[in-house]
Amino acid sequence: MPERKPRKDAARNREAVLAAADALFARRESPEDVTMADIAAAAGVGKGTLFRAFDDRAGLLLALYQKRLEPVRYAVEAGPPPLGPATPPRERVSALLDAVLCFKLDNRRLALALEEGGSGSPYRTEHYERLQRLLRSMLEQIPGLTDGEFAAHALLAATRADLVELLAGHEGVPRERLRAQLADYVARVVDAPAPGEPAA
Amino acid sequence: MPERKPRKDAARNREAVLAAADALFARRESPEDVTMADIAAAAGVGKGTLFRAFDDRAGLLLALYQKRLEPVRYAVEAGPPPLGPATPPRERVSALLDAVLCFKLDNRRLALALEEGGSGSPYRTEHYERLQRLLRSMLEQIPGLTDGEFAAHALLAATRADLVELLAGHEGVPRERLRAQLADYVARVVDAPAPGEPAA
DNA sequence: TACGATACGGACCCAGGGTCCGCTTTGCAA
DNA sequence: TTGCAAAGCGGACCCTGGGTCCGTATCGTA
Repeated sequence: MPERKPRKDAARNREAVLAAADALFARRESPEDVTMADIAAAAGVGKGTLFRAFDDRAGLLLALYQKRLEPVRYAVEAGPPPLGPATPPRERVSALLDAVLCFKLDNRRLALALEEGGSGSPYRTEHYERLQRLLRSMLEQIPGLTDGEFAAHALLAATRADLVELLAGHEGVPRERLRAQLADYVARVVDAPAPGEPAA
Repeated sequence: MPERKPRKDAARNREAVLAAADALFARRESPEDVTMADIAAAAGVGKGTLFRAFDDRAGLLLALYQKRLEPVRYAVEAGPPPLGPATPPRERVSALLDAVLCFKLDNRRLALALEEGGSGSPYRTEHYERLQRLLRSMLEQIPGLTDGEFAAHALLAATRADLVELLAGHEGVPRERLRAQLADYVARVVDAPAPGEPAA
């Protein structure tokens, strides 16, 4: 095992930083005015500590995101229907996208911070790739859907953090309405006839 | 008229900056390593000049983008079918999204720079709002499509610059294939039956 | 040609991410 | 218990890059 267990003060500080960052992102308007120094100060820790634990800003954001995501991920990988693996593809696609949307609604600032500030593209990240692959494999089990690869990307794009922020935040669309809109949209994509044979 | 005509050296410099920036964004791998100082140097101009002409980085990016967009915009607002206003809604939706995709393919780095680095959300920009409104109004003329507002956002999200960059750039999907994928996807959304009445 | 208005340019400023290194804490072992 | 590496700490420090300032040069009009 190449991993050695960290010293307990290190572990405690790591948690403190995570908690402080979480609180700050929830409190402040825009993620970009939460500075690394702020987080360090709020956690009662030096900047060095913070960078040693998470490498860089993107690393911290990612760690926070993954921590928040853990329960959802578990529900998807091993939970009961409609999110869990025992669900038929059609319903699971809807449930999955709804879960993603809800997650972003519940973690707006954080998701925003990660998708803008994260090192380069939000697409080159472990959890996006996993999610996209899962969605893709489910789409490909639905008869009549030709290109699961692209469709998975496109559907996920409809839940991008900044779009959610625009609709839920700036335009004040209520949560349930947004969920209904996404559900309708997903239904259109998933239940559509094969392209090349328009309904008309 | 509140606008006074600029001095001719100012106009010349403005063009030089635009050209230099354009070249730099096309040449360099990532937009974030094109610095303002680089642009100024490449244009043979001082930094002050550059900021006087465009206010800030976002302003320069926006000016460049709009300049590139001008012909497309014209084709949409006053050109012949299938992009122009005389086109029936169903075809025009496809044509519009294809045009957006092609534009982003032809201006990858620039679009990327604008969508990431632009002042805050890429959604709070004049041209996005115009585009989204137009798409929305066309979608609402298509029978059976309930929520044009959300669908317009969601469809445009499928052409986000970083997604295009991932697929066309990093994964090497050829241009025509990507266009076909998007066309299929759009067809699914637009030609789908009303939600609540699945095709099965 | 003279002179006000406009523009130039690069030295300068500053915030914020990331590093460094002398000091402290931890925890194993004698 | 105490000794002593190794691991961790923290905040002064560095550097990049966006944005500003102001003395100087240019424009264009009378």
